This record gives sequence, C-alpha cells and structure tokens, in this order.
Amino acid sequence: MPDVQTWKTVQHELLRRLRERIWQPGQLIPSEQVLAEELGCSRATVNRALRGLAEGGLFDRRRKAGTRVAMIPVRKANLNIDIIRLDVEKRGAVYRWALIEQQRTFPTERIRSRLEVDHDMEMLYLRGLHLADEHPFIYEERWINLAVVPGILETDLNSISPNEWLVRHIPLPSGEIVFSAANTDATEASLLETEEGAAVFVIERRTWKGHQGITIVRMVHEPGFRMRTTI
Amino acid sequence: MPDVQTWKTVQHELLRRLRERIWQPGQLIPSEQVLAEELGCSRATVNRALRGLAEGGLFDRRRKAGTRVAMIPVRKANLNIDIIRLDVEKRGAVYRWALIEQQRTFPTERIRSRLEVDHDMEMLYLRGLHLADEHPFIYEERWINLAVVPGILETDLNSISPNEWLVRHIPLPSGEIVFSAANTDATEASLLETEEGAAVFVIERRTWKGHQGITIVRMVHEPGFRMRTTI
DNA sequence: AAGTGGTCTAGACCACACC
DNA sequence: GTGTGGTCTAGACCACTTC
Repeated sequence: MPDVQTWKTVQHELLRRLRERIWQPGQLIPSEQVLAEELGCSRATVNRALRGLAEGGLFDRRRKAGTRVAMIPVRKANLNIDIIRLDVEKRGAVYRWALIEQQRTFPTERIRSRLEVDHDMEMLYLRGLHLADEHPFIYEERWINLAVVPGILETDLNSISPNEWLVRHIPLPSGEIVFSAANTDATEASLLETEEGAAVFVIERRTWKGHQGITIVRMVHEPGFRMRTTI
Repeated sequence: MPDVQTWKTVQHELLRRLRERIWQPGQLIPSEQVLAEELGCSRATVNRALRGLAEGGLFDRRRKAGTRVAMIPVRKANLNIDIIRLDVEKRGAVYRWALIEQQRTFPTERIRSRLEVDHDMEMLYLRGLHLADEHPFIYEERWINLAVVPGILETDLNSISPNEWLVRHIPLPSGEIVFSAANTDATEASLLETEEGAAVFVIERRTWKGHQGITIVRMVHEPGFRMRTTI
C-alpha cells in the first residue's frame, strides 16, 4: 500500500478486488467509512473512487443499503461527437464542404412533427457534401428551423458547413443521435461515387433547445466508414 | 440565488452563463476561488460543478492558465453496452440464443494477430443467432482464446450465449468496439431472413485482459436496426 | 431507529504552467 | 515567483431506505 493514497490509487485497489474476484458479483462491499480506515485515507477519497466506478456501471450504490458489485456490469462506451471538419483533419486529410442545394421551403409532415415546428413555418433545406482530400466523405441532408436561427440566412453556406455554423452559434442544444445502416439510393450512390445499393453508415441527428427543434440531419457516410471506440 | 448551493445548482448557473453567452467561447472565466465567493459556496463545490462540465468538453481547464470556455464543444455521447439478452428484453421481446456451430480450430492469421495469440494455439470458433420473439436479431461469429478461458469448454453453449458467459466470468476486460455498415452475404442473408446485399449494422468487438486477447466477435444486426443515444 | 451514501465546508498542500 | 486547478483531510449535516 503506498503511503499516500490518492483517489486513483484507491480506485485501482477497488478494481483489483473486482478483477481478482475478491468481491463477487452481487456481493455487498464494506461501507465507505470502513474502507477509508482500511485503506488509510479519508471517506471523501473513497467516495470519489467509488462514485466513478458506480457511474461506470460496476457498482450499485444505495443509501443505507450500501454498495454492491453489479451482477452484470453495463459497460459504457464514450463517443466523441466532433464537428466533421476536425474529424477529417484528424485523419490527416484536407477538409472541404460543398453545398449542393439550399432553399427555403415547407417541411414534410415527418420533419415537422419530429422538430415540433408549426405547419405554416418555412424552414431551410440543405444538401451538401463533406469532402476529405476531395473524395466524398459524408453526404448530408438537413432541415433547419428558421424560427430559432434566423441569422443563418445571412451566412454564406458555401464557405462554412451548416454543421459548423450551428455549433458555433447555438450553445448547448440537447440532441438525439441514431446510428443505422442503409443501402444507398441512386442519388446517394452517385454523390458518394459508389454503386447503388452499397451499404452505408448513416447518422441521424436531431437537436433542440428547450422545446424548439433546431435542426435534423441525415449524414450518409462513405462506404467502408468505421466508427471506433474503446471501453 | 438559492440560499443553499449544491454542486448541481452551481452547475446550472454555469450552464446558464454558457447558454446566454455571458461567457463567450474561448473566454477565460473567473477562478474557482472567485466563483466560490460570488456564488456563496466553497471552492470544492465549484470544482465539482466545473469538473463535470470540463469532462463533458464544455470547458478547457489548465493549472495556472485557468478555465476557458471551449471554442468548439466536443459533445460526448454515452452508449450503454448491455448484454444482448437484456437489450432484447428491454424491447419487450423474448430472448433466445441458438448455437449454429462450435469447434476447436486454428485461427486465421488475421484473428491471430488481432488477439496476439500464438500460432500453435487452438481457439474456439462459434457461430450463432440471437433471437427476439423467435425472429433473428443478431448473427454472431466469434473466436475465443482458450488459453485465457479454458473453462468455457465445459459449458453448454446451447443454453447460454458466449457473450453472457464471458461477461459473467471475465471481470473487467478492456475492449475495442467498431461500428460499421455492410452488405449481407448469402449466409448472413439467409440466417437473418433477408435478401443478399441488404445493408446491415455491424458491431465488431475485441476484448483483452492485460496483453492477452480474449475474444473477437462480429455481430451482424437485423436489417433496420437502429442504435440510439442522446447528448 | 439507525446506518448508509451524498454532499458541503474550511483549510491545506501540491503540481503545473506561465511569468 | 506566483496563481491556478487537483486533490486530500476532518468534520458535519442530510436524505434515503432498510430494519
């Protein structure tokens, strides 16, 4: 045992006891008080270590009931949702955004209901390509609620992607992200320079602020795209 | 200002200042010391609030340099990686695992290098289906390193999925997860009761403990599968 | 009623980076 | 050197939940 205990060394010790099955799944472990005395640190330090592990799904904690080793640990994977430009630049490629279409128009019923937009409200409809080293990387199709971000009409969306503009101008929206796979249709296949029917990775993102929908976007990735994370 | 400050109320106040652009992107915000005095709480409480937001990518913190509002907030999405049985049961369906093939054999060069397994070592090769209400949900193809988990040979993998067996017997492996899209081949299409070439969502998972690879699995999801998260 | 985790406080020391 | 965040301590009160 080191003579100075930091919350990280305590956490390592707790993880060791899990790995080596000293504490079995479902088992009640000693209280913070007891662990603090045993490990020679303050209760706050033990709490800091245990809290992190409980958030990670390794322990279940309840007042009075105590702390139990989770029966089935739910592993949590973290995905960093970058703006696409940074994503491309991280791969060492040169980024370019190419606007294909931009118009003010009335949304479909489906879009309207998903963003909770009034039916007499015009929205901004956009299509465009994110390129990496001049190769198509992502094709996106987007609706933007002009009631929330009227300022975007004064922006030249040829020079900055709507993605990036929105991130810079709308602080802290809530959002939903849906990942799926789809077969490309003719349009998508042509834009992504692949064959119709090729399997592509699709991310649909919907963001809102308070009760107002801001934008909904469908991002169709190049064939072969992989999203990676560690646990 | 409430008369009692908890770290959550402090965090809400900090978020308000971000949302209302009281603090601009890139701007240096006051030190913990100053904020504590201003908000009428202790420095530890401010630290707790700020730490969470910094972990979420909203602030950049550096000793001496202070705390800045992130220029481009990197949003972090959390994915809960459940065992598949729970995933299915959460959808209100009845889960069943159907083993298709099981054999001890020598892995391909690709598998061997990705798990760092010796070339004279036999591994366990498995194929099977996860069913939801008797409909194919996920087709999986898996290699397991017998050097790490010999015990699995004494298990009847007809009655428990390897996924669940491993989760219960190997505490806390490290892992890598890769998400992608693919067109089904004839075998996959037939097992998933779809047409060859249908786009499917694929999750490849690789886990290891220390330097020893444990398992590598390719999970092909039913067409139309969606993975959802919020930010 | 009593024990547990959740949190706040006040003070302290330190590591780090900027000066 | 100096100011910042990172952390630890000891003590305290409270909320929750099981007994």
